[in-house]
Amino acid sequence: MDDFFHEGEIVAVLTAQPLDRTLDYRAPEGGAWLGAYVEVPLGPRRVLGVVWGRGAGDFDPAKVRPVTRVLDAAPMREELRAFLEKAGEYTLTPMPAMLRLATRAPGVGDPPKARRVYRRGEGLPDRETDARRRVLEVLDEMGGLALTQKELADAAGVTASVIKGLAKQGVVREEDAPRDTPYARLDPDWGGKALTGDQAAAAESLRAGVRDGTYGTTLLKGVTGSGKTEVYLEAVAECLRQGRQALVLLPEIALTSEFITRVEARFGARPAEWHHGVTSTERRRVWKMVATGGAELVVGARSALFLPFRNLGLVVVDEEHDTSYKQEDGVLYNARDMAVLRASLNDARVVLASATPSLESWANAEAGKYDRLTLTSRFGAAVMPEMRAIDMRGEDLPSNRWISPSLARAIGTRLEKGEQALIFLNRRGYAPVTICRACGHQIGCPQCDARMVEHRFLRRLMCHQCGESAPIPEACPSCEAEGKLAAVGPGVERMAEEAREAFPEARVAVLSSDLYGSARQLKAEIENIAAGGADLIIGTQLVAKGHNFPLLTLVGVIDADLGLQGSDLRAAERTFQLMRQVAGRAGRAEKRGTALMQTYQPEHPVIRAILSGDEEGFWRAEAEERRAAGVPPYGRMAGIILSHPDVQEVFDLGNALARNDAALRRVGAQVFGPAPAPVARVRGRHRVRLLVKAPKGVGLQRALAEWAGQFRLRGDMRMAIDIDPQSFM
DNA sequence: AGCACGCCGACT
DNA sequence: GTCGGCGTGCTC
Repeated sequence: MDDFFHEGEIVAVLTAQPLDRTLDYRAPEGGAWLGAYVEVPLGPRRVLGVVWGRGAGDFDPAKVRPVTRVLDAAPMREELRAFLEKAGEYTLTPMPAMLRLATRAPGVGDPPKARRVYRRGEGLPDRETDARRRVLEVLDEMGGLALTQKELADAAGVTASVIKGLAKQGVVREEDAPRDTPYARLDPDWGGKALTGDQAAAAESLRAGVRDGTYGTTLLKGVTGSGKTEVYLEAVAECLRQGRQALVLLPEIALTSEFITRVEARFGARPAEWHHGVTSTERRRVWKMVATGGAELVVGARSALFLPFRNLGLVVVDEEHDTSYKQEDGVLYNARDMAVLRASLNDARVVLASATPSLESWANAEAGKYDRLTLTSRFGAAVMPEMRAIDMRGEDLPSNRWISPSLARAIGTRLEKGEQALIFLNRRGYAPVTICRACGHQIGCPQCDARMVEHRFLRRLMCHQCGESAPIPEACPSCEAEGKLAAVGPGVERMAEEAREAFPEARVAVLSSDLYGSARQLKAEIENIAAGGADLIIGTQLVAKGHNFPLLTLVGVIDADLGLQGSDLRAAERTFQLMRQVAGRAGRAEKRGTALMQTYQPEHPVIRAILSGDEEGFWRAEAEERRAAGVPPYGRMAGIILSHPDVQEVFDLGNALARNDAALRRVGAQVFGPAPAPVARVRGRHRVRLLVKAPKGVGLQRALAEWAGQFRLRGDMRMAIDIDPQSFM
């Protein structure tokens, strides 16, 4: 038995402090298991750690301090420790940062205790006041869920006395709830829907994989409305029958509540939920219940991958192509790849679901590494929309207008018939550029180098990179000419203005993430629109993310060329996915939909592939280009971002790194740069980027570590290494 | 990450 | 003389 340490034995403890190695401690009274969560003294502080193995014993034995206490939590299993180490090795992330990902629940070691909670009771208060109404509104929105006094008071913006008053009358019920209780059991046979032919076949194939009890990844491809969710929920059901846990990752918090409703309909109870929007008490409960088996299914964001599952049997990555699976700050990992890694260490299955898979997953399926299941038929009589390009070179359009006459006619026809139309533009705000007509000056962000975007709705200029905002100035900040500032280019708010002018009778709704204060408000607006609360919808990327609008029969894409420009290698892929997703909005119900794309380059291969619906053709052509260029998935890439308040300092270090590249050349890798990073300045820090390109199959991480380790980072210099960067700009 | 140590510039 | 700036190094 190598995994128990008796009192006084020297153990290695990994802490979440950035120490880059474990520290030796003495096992406490009662001993400690390998993987035990412990509290250890570190200098004057006490910190959380995990027993990582036998101590190295190379530290002065007189100075070795004992573990303060072993926390009341199941020890971290071998599988999770291995996952953290491998994921850390792959992403070149120090172990403490990896451990932090796995301990992101507050009070992990605290003993369970009861808490007082409040929920909606009977009747109405004797006197209606604003404060009382808000309390009841909050409770009604929670749908029967209980809140603590503080949560309720904060959410309603009232003091505790208002709640106490309502409790006295019984309008609000006060009860003691035990902490960290198991989640309700899910019944795999509760509400299964009848599946169509290819859905049933795909579901059976996934079920067989789960029953097999070995690792395997399946790419589940299906157009919007083809029933992907129903199919992979059958895999979840089989996983539950096997007594194992399942995890469903979603790219957006906004999608979770709709998804949870579907889970409830399928399994008769709500699953555990994990994302930044979940209260800390609930996160603690999820963390503990996942570890003890009191949670069978977790629905959540990418960080749920680091939960201490007791017996993980299935991971579903929904909308696997979504770029938000790639974490872009802190620990840089891609949740899709990490899901595959964790599953492989657990003899678990992975389902990657998407209507428009990433090229990486497509290539893995082509290479036979992943199984592939394709769903073709749609529900009911609906068919794929008719897709056409509007050649903007032939349209008569004033320079400050964006809806072409052809598109306007098509919209008009739909509106007359009482159907919904959607105008898609992937630019938030009113106008992307504010320019001075007197001197040509463009208003930039004072904090970083991005341009300020006008938000007329808020009457402010905002920076979409760093969030800086300022009132719209009267005079040009450069030449001081007054009244000469002009909004240039289209944003959704401006599209809404143009649409209201063109269709004064139509009810126009704007769907943009920054117009709503909370995910709940946004969800309410989406539901309202889906139910017919608007005739004409103006939307950003948000609409491409899986929301369902049954009355919608026309999608107009304002600028289908947007994503095709620039030096971003993934631009073509993203444009393709986006167009297919947006087009998938049109005509989900019985009526055949139409998607119209305004483009100045209708002969571009990407536009043509989208219009012809030849997906395989698109992927093959795109794969060929990537193979020829030696870039992912046919080569390896890494980005290195250096940042410092002083421009000269960053470029000096960048140049020094570029010159001293022997470690990289040894493995056949090349360095490009340094160049200003895509966002060249963030909150007063100048950022410089180097790119490393390497052949597939070489020890890139080891070479990168050796290369980057040559220089000690002095002062305020920071370096981040991004393996498999999303954008190579 | 914190926190102490320590080595140089302007003060009561 | 000494207060305090933050660069450097340590934490078992």
